[in-house]
Amino acid sequence: MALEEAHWPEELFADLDRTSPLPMYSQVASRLESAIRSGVIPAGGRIESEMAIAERLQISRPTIRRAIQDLVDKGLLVRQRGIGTQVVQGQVERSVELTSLFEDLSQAGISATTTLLDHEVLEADEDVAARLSLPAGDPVLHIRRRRMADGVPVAVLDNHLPGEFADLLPASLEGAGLYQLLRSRGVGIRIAQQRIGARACTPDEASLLEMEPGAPVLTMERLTYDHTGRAIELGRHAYHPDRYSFSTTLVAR
Amino acid sequence: MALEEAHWPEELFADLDRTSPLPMYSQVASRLESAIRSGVIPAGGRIESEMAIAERLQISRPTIRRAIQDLVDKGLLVRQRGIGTQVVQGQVERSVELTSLFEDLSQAGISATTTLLDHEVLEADEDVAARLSLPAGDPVLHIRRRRMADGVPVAVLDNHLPGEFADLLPASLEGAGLYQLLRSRGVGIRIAQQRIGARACTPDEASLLEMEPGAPVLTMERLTYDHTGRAIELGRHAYHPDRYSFSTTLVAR
DNA sequence: GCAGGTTAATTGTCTCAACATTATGCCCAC
DNA sequence: GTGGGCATAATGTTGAGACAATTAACCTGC
Repeated sequence: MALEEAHWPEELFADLDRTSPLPMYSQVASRLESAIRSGVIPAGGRIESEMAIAERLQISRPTIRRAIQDLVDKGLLVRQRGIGTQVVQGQVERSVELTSLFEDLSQAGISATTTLLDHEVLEADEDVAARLSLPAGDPVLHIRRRRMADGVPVAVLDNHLPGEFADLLPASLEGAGLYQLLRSRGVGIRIAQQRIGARACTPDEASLLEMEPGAPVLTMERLTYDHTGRAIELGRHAYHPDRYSFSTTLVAR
Repeated sequence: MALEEAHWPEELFADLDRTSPLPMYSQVASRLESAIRSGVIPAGGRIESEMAIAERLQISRPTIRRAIQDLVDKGLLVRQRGIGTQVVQGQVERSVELTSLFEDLSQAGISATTTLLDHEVLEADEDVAARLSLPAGDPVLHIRRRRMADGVPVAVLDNHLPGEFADLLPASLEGAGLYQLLRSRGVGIRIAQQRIGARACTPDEASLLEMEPGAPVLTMERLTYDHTGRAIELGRHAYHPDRYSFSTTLVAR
């Protein structure tokens, strides 16, 4: 075998739990990811074959394949028919997932705080209505916030939500991330379509983000759908580009 | 059933071909996607159950599930245990896939042309070497290009590739996209890690992109891996933000 | 009219199995 | 020494099946 054979430590899969509510494929994927990120399974190396892992764990091959596929989707592994599965060279960053900025920052151990600048119920104009798949004139909640990270302004967030969310309280919006609040009322956040661009900041944004007027901001327009396929949020965000960027991993289909 | 029952035209799956080299799950996914994008399967509507589609097509349920999963991954469908599978409301854009800008533009029917500004073989500095997982000092090909779309400058592209690609000819690089050239020599492009940001353009970029000095550019740094997991390209791109943005779809895991 | 239990529909997970395709390495004949 | 054929290893595709979990609708008793 041209590449280094895997010698995996006994404890790599020691705590797999068939009685866990967490599916087995997810547990296996998680263990493999940890081993890759920690270097236990070296970058550039080949991992054991699907059959070998299935035999080692006494788990079916389709379940192992499902675990490996998750890591392929994350850009950590590549597979080749007839050869095997390899770990990508170098260190792979974690991609942006479907979370709010608040969650991103909290997960990165950064203290995130929010100032609510605007909170009003409006009649949706035609553009907002079209984006949210609502009739024009329907009520929507419009909020505008500034997000700080460790005391430094990072983003200005402008969001429209359908009228059913009009009862989101200002205090709630300052104390938690928007997606947390939505989840806590039973909304399953499933899909977000994003368009990422750049432009010069407005005078208002310059002031809020402590930038020179006309300086570049990174922008992101996002339309989010829930578990029933309904549009639940239209967001237009402006980020200070020295303090925020988007990481993504693309995997060829 | 609360939502509209599917009444699918006979011809939706008329030309599925069991003898095709294209896998059946891919054919089914493709037909469903076309039907969704054309409105034959309406936005917001529910699709037939997995079992119903499997019976209709005399194809196994795992194969149908694989097809549906592809559309879920594209952000077109959402599934709910106990309820069924729904089409997302509104029109879903196609996400950026793992292609070069040249391919993006060509696929959008835009005439893309390239001017090669720099083409040199260098010894990799420590940063480039680290990113490409090469020893410092190893030869790398450095190219810099300006990409025009329909006669208008869109991007300045700065790329480093490992020394084995040093024989890529200037004429080739102007006549075709980088990824086309790589594929034509057997490189399977599989994964790209991207970091998207913004900054002020440099004087040189201002000139090349016909912008005011200091105006915002959209930036993208990309590290691309091939089918063996090796790093094959480090790209640093600057885009005119009025002429280019990134669309992505995030799907909750 | 409402609440609780039951049933049905549907997706989610896992198992087992077979065959296809690709890639590589080995062996043998020339 | 080289080329072609064959075998092996590994992933890719498809099928069949069983059971679990979730959700909604329906029915019954109060």
